[in-house]
Amino acid sequence: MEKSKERLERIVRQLRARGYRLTPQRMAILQTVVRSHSHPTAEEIYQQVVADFPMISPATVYKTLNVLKALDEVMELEVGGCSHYDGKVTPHPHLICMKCHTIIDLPPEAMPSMPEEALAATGFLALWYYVEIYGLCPRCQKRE
Amino acid sequence: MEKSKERLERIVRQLRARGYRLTPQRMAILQTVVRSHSHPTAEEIYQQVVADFPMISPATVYKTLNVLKALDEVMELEVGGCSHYDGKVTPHPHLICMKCHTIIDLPPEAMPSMPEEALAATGFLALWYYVEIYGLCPRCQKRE
DNA sequence: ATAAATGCAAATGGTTTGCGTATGT
DNA sequence: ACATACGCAAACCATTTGCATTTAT
Repeated sequence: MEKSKERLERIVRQLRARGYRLTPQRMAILQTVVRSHSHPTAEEIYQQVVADFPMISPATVYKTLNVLKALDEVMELEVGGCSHYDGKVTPHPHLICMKCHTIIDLPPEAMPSMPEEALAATGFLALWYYVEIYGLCPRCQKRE
Repeated sequence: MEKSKERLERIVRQLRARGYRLTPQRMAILQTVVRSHSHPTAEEIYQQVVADFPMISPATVYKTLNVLKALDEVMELEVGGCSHYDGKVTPHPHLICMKCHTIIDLPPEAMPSMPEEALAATGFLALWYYVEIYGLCPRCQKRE
């Protein structure tokens, strides 16, 4: 697996290559997304960044996340009416708890293969592949 | 495949069994969702229903869709920031065009099997399984 | 008869946008 | 120097909610 330092450097290179500027705000957001393992929402990312960067605004977080999405450097997951961001960009299945909305990653090896034949028959060009399993996380099963 | 008349009767039985009332508005919405093959949004369902039922309100459409969701009689798909509804409830893969937002169904047989081993290791209880393939539909590929 | 559903309009809440100012290159 | 990014506040827009009225049972 790519180390988070390398991920960061790759993203920074991407930004530079496409003419985006490297502001302190962007660096702070980048680091938060890449280091997090908890699929934070924009709001949660903002809260984390604002702690040691008090003048940042939510709008900047949203704008930066949209840039990262456009560069395919973060994956967006719409869960429970709001977007969560995953810094890991290699396709892997997600387990989503219907009660507490926790998102758990399965490893990329657990990704089922695409239904190639059925897909080919449609003429559709596949670019991204999402596998999402909804249910109850272990903690919420106990609390039933 | 279950015929749409049977689907409707099943949903009606479900509603009755759980003490929901059968209003004309609900019947109209039910029929629209069950008969549609185009994964309409709430707004689109409203437009279709309002045509021959002018006094219906959007709020009623939203409320009814939430009832149907709770009964697991429709499937909700969040695409492009708003919910689309699928009357076909047997799990099947979706092809979602990133350009025109069209949703295409693959048949249930094309559904890849769940990653059971990896799943078992987590203790997560799987209840729903979504497979979504993002890319470009044939029409939008030509328009590039 | 009565609890539930409707329709309206207002509220919600995540996200986007416009714009004047600040800043990376 | 100059285009890009920032921060703020207002705008957006799908969806939800409160409430007075209607209606299925």
